[in-house]
Amino acid sequence: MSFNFAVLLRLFFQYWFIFHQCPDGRIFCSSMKRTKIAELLRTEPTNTEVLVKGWVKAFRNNQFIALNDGSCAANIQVVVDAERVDAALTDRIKFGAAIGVRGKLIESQGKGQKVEVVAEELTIFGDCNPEEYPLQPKRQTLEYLREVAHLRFRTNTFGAVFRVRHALAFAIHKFFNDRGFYYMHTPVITASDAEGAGEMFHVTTLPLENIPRTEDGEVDFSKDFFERPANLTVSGQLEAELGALALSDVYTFGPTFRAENSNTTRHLAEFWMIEPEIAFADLHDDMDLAEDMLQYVINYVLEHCADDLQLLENRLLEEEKSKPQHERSPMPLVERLRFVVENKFERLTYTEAIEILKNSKPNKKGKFQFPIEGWGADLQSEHERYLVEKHFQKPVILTNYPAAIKAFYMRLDDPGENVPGPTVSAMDILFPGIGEIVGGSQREERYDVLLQKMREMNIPEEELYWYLDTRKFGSCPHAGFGLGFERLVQFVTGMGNIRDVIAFPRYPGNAEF
RNA sequence: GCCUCAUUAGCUCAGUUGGUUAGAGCGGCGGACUGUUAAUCCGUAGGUCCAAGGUUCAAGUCCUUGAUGAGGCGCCA
Repeated sequence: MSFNFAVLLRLFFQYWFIFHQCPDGRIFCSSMKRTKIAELLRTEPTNTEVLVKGWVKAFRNNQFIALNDGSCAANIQVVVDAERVDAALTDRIKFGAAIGVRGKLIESQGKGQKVEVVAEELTIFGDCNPEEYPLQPKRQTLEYLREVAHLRFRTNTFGAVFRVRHALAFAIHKFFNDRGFYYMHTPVITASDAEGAGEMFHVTTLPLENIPRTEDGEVDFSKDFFERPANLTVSGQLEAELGALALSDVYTFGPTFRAENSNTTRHLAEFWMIEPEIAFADLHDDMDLAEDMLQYVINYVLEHCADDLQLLENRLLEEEKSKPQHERSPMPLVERLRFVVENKFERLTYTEAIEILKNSKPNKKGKFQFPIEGWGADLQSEHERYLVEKHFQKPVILTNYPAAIKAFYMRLDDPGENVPGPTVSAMDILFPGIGEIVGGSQREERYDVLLQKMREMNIPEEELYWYLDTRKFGSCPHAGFGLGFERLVQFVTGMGNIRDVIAFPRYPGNAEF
């Protein structure tokens, strides 16, 4: 009895699937499993029946559809037999339309592709009116596409950028996981205003049109949601340190917010940052980790995103054709990435860098906007660019900066010979075109030294009692760094503007989508 | 926040010293086309020259202010 019921039920569902009608009224074989185009292009053409779904990239000669589903950069060619398909249907095969095709996967009869799908059944899921559609089958500028960021995923360039972005994110998790790191989620909302990494966005539920005040006219934060001032995080580092001092090796990978009025090609108000923190480690362990990680993830993308990188390399070459020779990249994209993976980064101290810059041609000829006068000043981006792009022509790690220009938590160095002033165990990794991609340091683990430093730099010690506690109880040498994820994506994709490597960029005056 | 440059058709751009009716390519639309590859061929429509003031007989073009965008600098990742 129960057996018969099961058979009936199965028959019913089989029937229902086979004759289930699509929105346009055509009967569609929806019980068949859809195959992604990336997989189809790897398949040997065995005359098997397949179901493919995607968006129309081109419809040539009333016969050939270039179809893309985002699974890879390449399109698959669908061949339509006009005699077998209703003209009312082929009229709706427009650039951008979402369609499904059931047919046989065969060896391509034409040149230019290995396989193609001969359409036996065709369904329009979503029409796309070319008179209104903001995208066109032609080159459009990145600035224009930024205005239609909700649709730009559909272009070849942005498809490649976001596939590479995913691969990089995945590779980062894999790298750390394989090395025994724990992924730690640090708070996005923070009550401490003491991290000193720039202007913060306030988080409040107080009514802006009628802010409660104390008797002295100050904002009465006791009436606010957290009963104290709160902000969006500018860094998860301090909290990551707390985790590292028990779990040994941790990393964060989350959104970060800076309310700086920065208008450049490498700053965002909302960006993603990776911050590893390692216990029982010094600055050299920190540098080794950062260099290994960068080389690992770039290599991962070279291995897994070859087609997308080639597409991005061609895009860059095309873009640079209109630029004067000296503004063009010295190497094509893929070659540049291989170079970074295969060569050790150049490591030198701030003091050594100052000597090189002081004796450099542009400094002697007065070409620097900010001439190098001596030890102690922060390096400007023109100086960093000279070191990376002219002098060494490879990624550079600068270490042991003057204590006065770096954050309070960085470990104070022992006085060195031929070093004019106190330095800290800090390191910055500089990349061509991008500038600073990593900033890190060995952390000050000595309670007394840290406390004195906080007092000198006016860091409120009461607010950071929890940070100081780690130095009071079982403190140990430890280190870490912050990697700007979008800057990494910029470097790997060759995109010039950081606003083009994040789906919906936030920057001064812009929070669209 | 500071400096420089830009804004002309759906998109990318040209437009001379201020001078009659502002042009091109691509895209769109209509047509042709069963082995195309940014398909091709024929035809066709499409403009508040960013906005507001000003100079001038006359402004897309010159001046002022503003808006938006881009690049550089600062802050940083």
